[in-house]
Amino acid sequence: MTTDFEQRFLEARRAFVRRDFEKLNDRQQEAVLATEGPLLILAGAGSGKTTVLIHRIANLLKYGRASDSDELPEGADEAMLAALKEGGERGLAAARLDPVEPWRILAITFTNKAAGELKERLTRMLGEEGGDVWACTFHSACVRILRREAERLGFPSSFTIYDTSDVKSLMKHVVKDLNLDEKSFAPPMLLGEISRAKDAQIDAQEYLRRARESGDVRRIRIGEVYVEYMRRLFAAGAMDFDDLIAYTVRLLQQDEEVRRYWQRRFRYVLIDEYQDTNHLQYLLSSLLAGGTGNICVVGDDDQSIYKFRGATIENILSFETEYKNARVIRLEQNYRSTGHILDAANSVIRNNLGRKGKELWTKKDRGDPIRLYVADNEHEEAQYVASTILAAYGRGANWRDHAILYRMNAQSNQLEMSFKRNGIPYRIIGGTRFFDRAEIKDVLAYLCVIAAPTDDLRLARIINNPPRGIGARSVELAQELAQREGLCLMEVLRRADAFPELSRASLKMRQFAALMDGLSESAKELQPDALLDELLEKTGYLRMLEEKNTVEDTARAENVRELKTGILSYMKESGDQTLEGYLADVALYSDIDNYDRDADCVVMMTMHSAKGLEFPTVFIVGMEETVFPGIRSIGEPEEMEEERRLCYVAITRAMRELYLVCARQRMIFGRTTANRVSRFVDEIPETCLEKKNVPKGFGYHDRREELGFLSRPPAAKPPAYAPAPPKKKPAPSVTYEVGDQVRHKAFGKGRLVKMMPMGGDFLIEIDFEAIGVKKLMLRVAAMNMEKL
DNA sequence: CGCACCACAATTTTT
DNA sequence: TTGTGGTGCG
Repeated sequence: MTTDFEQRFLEARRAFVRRDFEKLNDRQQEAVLATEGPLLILAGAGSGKTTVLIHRIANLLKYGRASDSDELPEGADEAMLAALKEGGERGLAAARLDPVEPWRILAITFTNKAAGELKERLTRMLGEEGGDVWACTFHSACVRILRREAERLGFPSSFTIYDTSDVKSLMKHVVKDLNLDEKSFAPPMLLGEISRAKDAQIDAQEYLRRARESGDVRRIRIGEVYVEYMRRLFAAGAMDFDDLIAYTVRLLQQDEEVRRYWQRRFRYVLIDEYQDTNHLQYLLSSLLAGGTGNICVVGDDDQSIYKFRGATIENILSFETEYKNARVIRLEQNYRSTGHILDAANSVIRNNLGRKGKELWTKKDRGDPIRLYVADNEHEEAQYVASTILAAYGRGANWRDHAILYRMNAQSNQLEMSFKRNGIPYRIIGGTRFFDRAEIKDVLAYLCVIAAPTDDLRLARIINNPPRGIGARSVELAQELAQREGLCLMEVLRRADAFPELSRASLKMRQFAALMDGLSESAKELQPDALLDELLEKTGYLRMLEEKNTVEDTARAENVRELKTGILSYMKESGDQTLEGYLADVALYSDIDNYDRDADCVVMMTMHSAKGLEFPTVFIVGMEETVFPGIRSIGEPEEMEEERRLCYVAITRAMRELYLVCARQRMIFGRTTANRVSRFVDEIPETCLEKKNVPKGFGYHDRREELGFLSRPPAAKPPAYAPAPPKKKPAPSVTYEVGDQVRHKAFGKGRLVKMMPMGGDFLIEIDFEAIGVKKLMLRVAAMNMEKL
């Protein structure tokens, strides 16, 4: 029974803590103050989710469980209560209840970038203490745990991590060595199957056992591949991305001691983007939080767009059944977008069935209507976007305030060309990632082999790169010998003359082994960055790039130099000067981090990559059936819901202006097609839309298919409009020559200083008063400027 | 062994 | 249309 004093004390304490978080809205405060037990925060787009996460951690560090506990501190008396009411230092001392050591808080995000930002904001807000919070990704958390525990699994604590392409090439070898046909046992399919098995916690032996039981020959073969794949990873002391989590989960489940250690270690576990977790990650979270049961997950079921890579929305939908005493808090006030944009987002997502149900609202005005533009084709679509941005820039907007979102990376091409012609600075996010580039993989492979000469997979990658006369046949032979003798590949190379089979290549092999051994020696003396220089020099890798002297190779050499910058900044930031440390880190790194917010550029990316970002003006291009929603999702209700969530994500990136753009016809993969406007456009209320250049009757009016009314494919459906007649680009009606004074819509006044014929058009250079010389294509420039 | 040519396929992406 | 991977020839 609580006494009157207790009541007053608790009330005063809550008020005291709450004072620190006054700037937050009521829901947000609630989420910050509910520290104990399982908590699900359903955070709509733009609802200040990260802010809540940060403040929640701040609350834990400063006040412990004071805001959410009925427990009084030892020796609580009227004097303490008075101090609480008074505030100040003594009040703080009276309020805090078990403040948490920072390293007892585990905050998990999905990307390194998000983890980095979280860390940065924590340090900024809380000083050094904030930096000691474990803010990391699922994978890096597992690596940290496994570095300590790997030996229990028979792995060296210095295990290496194989990334997607390592794993792909390993799988190719396995398929080949098991004499399977690569067509019917395609490596990507096998890897997918293994990944799913790992997610379901079925290990290789178990998989094979079940396959044999079923008698399904194909499944037995796959089981054998799985076993062999795992055997080779283990032999190489390597784990793939799934293994990092699967092994950690297994250890926590099966090893009492390990489990007890880590469950004691973490008092509070927070998981961001919970809608993107898979089953294994769910298990990991609940195991780690299993000590105290203090698990807080933040997510938005409407923003779940990664089902294709194993995320299961179930984790969020069934949180309340998994955790019986769970509290649920909805954050629905949006601080990002105007009313029209939110109306559109709400109306679109409302068409989905499998959701918790949320409605975003804002105190902001309705703002500008959403603009719908129908272009003739993809060129005109790109030109419309470019002209609109030029006009905005002319009115004083920044380039960086504009983002263009598309469904597939392939769509960026036309936009890119159009931007080049118009002289608009742009940046493309995504596409081939830095660490996926061949030259970067090569150089990293060298570093891996220098650090761990037993790494056969990477050794095979570089053994004849640059070409040094050790052909594929010889490598294969050496690999067979290694397998037979139970040696690693490098050992065979070192002793190449002991194997007469290698006759012809043996000298080259010994030379190469000596080269690598020499570099391994240097690695003991040199810092990683200096080692990189030595490696590039001694292996002739840089020379190879320089000699070719093509545009691509110059870019490659540039990338290699960029890698050195990366190594230096790793050494500086982590304080770690070891090669091994860098390599371990780099395996988990991607280059989304390279998104430089300072550069003033228009940003182009897929809708997927845009998640978590916001821009004053957003263009969503390719708003057509078969493009968005993509052809593969049409007729598949589940897939369609995912596309719709993607649409919701895309719309809610916009703060003030949103443009939806589509083309009456478009060339995709070399074929011209005419598509109806996206059904998602139809789901937006007319009152939010301002239509431009939209022909009468142009629209998607047929939802029967999606609703499951069509069991048979419909008879050839007529396009909703006739294809536009091909128009020739208008030649500029005004003629220009060097020396002309012009006024450009975006760049202002300038003088034409150079004209060069190029592909039926002219590349012109204009010296603008405001920004100096700029290169443009005449035809497009002519549309945006006048002669003075 | 290295290079050139042809067939083929082709969302979305992080770790 | 573009890029990649496999095959065949010099």
